[in-house]
Amino acid sequence: MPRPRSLTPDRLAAAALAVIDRDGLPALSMRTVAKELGMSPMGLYRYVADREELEGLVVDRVLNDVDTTPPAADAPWSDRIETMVRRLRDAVARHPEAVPLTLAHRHRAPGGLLWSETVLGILTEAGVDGARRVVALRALHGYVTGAIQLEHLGPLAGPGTTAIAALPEDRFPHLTRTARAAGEVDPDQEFFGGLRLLLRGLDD
Amino acid sequence: MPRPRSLTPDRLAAAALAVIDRDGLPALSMRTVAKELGMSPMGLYRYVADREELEGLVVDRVLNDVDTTPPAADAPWSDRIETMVRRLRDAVARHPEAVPLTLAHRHRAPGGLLWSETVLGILTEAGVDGARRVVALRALHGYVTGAIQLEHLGPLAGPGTTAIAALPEDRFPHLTRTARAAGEVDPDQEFFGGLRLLLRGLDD
DNA sequence: CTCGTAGGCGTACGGCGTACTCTCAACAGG
DNA sequence: CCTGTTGAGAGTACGCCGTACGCCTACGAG
Repeated sequence: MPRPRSLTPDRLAAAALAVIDRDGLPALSMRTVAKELGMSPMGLYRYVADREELEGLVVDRVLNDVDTTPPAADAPWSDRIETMVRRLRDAVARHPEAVPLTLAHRHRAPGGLLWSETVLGILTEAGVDGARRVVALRALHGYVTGAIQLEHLGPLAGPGTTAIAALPEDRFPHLTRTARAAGEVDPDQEFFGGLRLLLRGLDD
Repeated sequence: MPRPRSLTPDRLAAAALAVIDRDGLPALSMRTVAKELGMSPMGLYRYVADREELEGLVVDRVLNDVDTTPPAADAPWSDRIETMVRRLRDAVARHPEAVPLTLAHRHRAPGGLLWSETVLGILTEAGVDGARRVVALRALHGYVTGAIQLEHLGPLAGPGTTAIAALPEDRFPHLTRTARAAGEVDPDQEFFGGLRLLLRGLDD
């Protein structure tokens, strides 16, 4: 009966994400998002309880971009899991500045649950179940979470490598050598190479 | 020649860590650390350039607690790597509130480099080198980083699980079933089970 | 004893999240 | 068409935060 709402949670999330993508994560604040929407800072509290909830909406929006339809069932199960992982990684990479948020709120975003559901379906078809399935899902989650984070925080193959290569060679003989070799490995090889290790371990 | 310094960086880090352990990460601020040390807030800036650097000191202190001497060489290489991972996990777990910091600053802490050096030594003895060694180190790093984070953010086996088990069963058939099975898996099994998958994949 | 130097303190500023109060737009009932 | 109600939205204010800046003072070299 009174004045209708002028915003959807999704528009709110979109505005916050726009701020993050444009000005970086530190620029995200209730005030900047309000400005982005042309409203007063306090107006946001009509839609979210606090900043934490706003962040949750942002993460949800990022993860909802992940295609969670099961990949074609004729491919080997490990390829299908790789496809799922690639979709997640690509979606996250579309908003690199939001990476820390994505990981911190991952467990509360429905989009993340859908992804897990699909992955579990593939694992089940591969004959993994019971405690092994629990461990497998967690391992995948852990690897993907950590590896994506590492990529966006400073890849081993990348500028951080040159810093490492400059370390005293006598105290870090392996590390300096490995850092030099890392220059030849591109991020995709690194990421999916590691994933393949995990999948191979799963395939007894 | 003038007045000597009254603080070491390590004492500073210890004070910050004390605040974190006692009152939680959100309580960490330049002001609370200064109070912990009985000095004025601005006094800290004699020792660190900014808050970021203080956080770096804290992480360094946490990671310096990790024993990085190579484990007895007569054990299988995968057991030796497991030992290294366990040491790191234990050290981080000693300061659970600092986990988000630890991961954010991991790449700048000398302690972390020593750990990598030892792990690389083990990998080398196992016959892993070149690009494979790069991928292996990164995969381990990724898994350990992600899995520790997941543990401290809300384990699949744990209270988050009951929330997942309450999801609509028709939309998340595998997830709800797996969540129920997760209750039987303790965190150590989960963590090291996943690590074993990775190590098995490495052992061609 | 003197003096230059650097340690530490206090003040102050701009920005943050958010509690609280007030105004007024938009519809339902007459 | 008018009017009363109700919630959307604005404004103000408070107590935090990180930190720039300037002052005072304890110290050790000469």
